[in-house]
Amino acid sequence: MAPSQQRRAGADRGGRPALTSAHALAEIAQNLFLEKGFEETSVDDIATAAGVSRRTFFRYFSTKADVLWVESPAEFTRFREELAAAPLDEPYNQVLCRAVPQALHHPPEHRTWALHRAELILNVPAVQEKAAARHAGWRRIATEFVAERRGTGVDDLVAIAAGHAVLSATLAAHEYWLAHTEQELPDIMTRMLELLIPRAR
Amino acid sequence: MAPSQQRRAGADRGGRPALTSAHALAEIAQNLFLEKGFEETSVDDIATAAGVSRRTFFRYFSTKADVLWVESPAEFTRFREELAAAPLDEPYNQVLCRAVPQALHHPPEHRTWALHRAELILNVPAVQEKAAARHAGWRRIATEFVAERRGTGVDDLVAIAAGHAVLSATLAAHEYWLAHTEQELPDIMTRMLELLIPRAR
DNA sequence: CAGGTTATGGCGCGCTGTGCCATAAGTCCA
DNA sequence: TGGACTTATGGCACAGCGCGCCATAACCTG
Repeated sequence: MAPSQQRRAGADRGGRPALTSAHALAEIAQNLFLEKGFEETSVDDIATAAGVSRRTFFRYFSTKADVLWVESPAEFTRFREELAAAPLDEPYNQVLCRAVPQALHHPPEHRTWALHRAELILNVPAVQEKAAARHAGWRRIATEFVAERRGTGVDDLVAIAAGHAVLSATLAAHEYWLAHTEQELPDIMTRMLELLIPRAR
Repeated sequence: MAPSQQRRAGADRGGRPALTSAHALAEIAQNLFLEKGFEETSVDDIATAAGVSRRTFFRYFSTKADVLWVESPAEFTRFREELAAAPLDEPYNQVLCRAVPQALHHPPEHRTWALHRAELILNVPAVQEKAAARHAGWRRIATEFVAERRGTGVDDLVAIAAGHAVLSATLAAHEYWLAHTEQELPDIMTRMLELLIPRAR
């Protein structure tokens, strides 16, 4: 089983201590990606650099590219929380415009790191492919939120549209950001969301 | 080199005739996907069923999943043509709402086939991943069109937003379609585009 | 028949991701 | 101190993908 998962679940009642962690592996891997490129870096390279075996790497991440999304679970949780905490009389599109940048907020010292990550995700085809799973996650949360607000199922046309709009806004924001790095991502994100999310009605 | 490419380029001045074609391979492959599932079908299975070698398959398609997008080049061409032919005084968002369904139009006898394809693309993760390349194509065409109409570069915020809006509308339309197969895709597509593409201003 | 052209087949290779099982390194309890 | 239990790791084998390389088959033209 995945070592990190076990840690959280069971109340740490012993067992062999882990030699590494998901975040440690992710940091090492991303540095290698910057040096040699994503496809030129093999899982063996990462594992060796981290001092563990290839097999162990795949216990922390089920895919080489997954190291780029270590923060996703936390972001998803924040997103859900923001949506759940929003007042019921606030229009859902406004809630989304607020919640997304808040969920994606990172401390300023992670800025260059986030830029590199965005560059990989937007420009390297092999990485772009692996983003599909996270994209589905973002869509799903937004769609479910809008469906609940509108009292419909997740097969509602507006709810589906909203889910796709949220996702496309975050992607568009990152794309614009890479071409205008002097601006700040949260600002861009807000503008994109207001442009792309259809108004509640 | 890819056999089909050669056919179009050089004015057929001899050489060994091809044993198969991209469309023939695609049809055989998709039938196998329906029978056994995408991941349960190996490229060897497809090649064997088509009477060619595995190596030959990869000369027609660079990826197993690519057989699902044989029609993409034609759709892209139609999309570009529709956009180029639009009157200059017609608002760009209106042009897009018209051009996308026209580009994606298929004869009615392809309906069930298109449904199966959509199901694979939306529900099978491995297929979803490979869709990234086509997605980039759709976005690029739309973004370039809007940038030209607005007299900006492709780094313009509105142009980028439009590209992502077009793509998300087509994806949302297919998702909704799978849940409401009694409706017609072009109608859904138009509704989604009108909902998701920001108005020109 | 020679020479050019195009498609195919086969072989090998590196890499990804997975299942299986043995083993190391801790904790807890008798 | 020694056992039982728990958890992480390492190694190995394997199927599959996608690619590079080269030999060969099949068709054309002179």
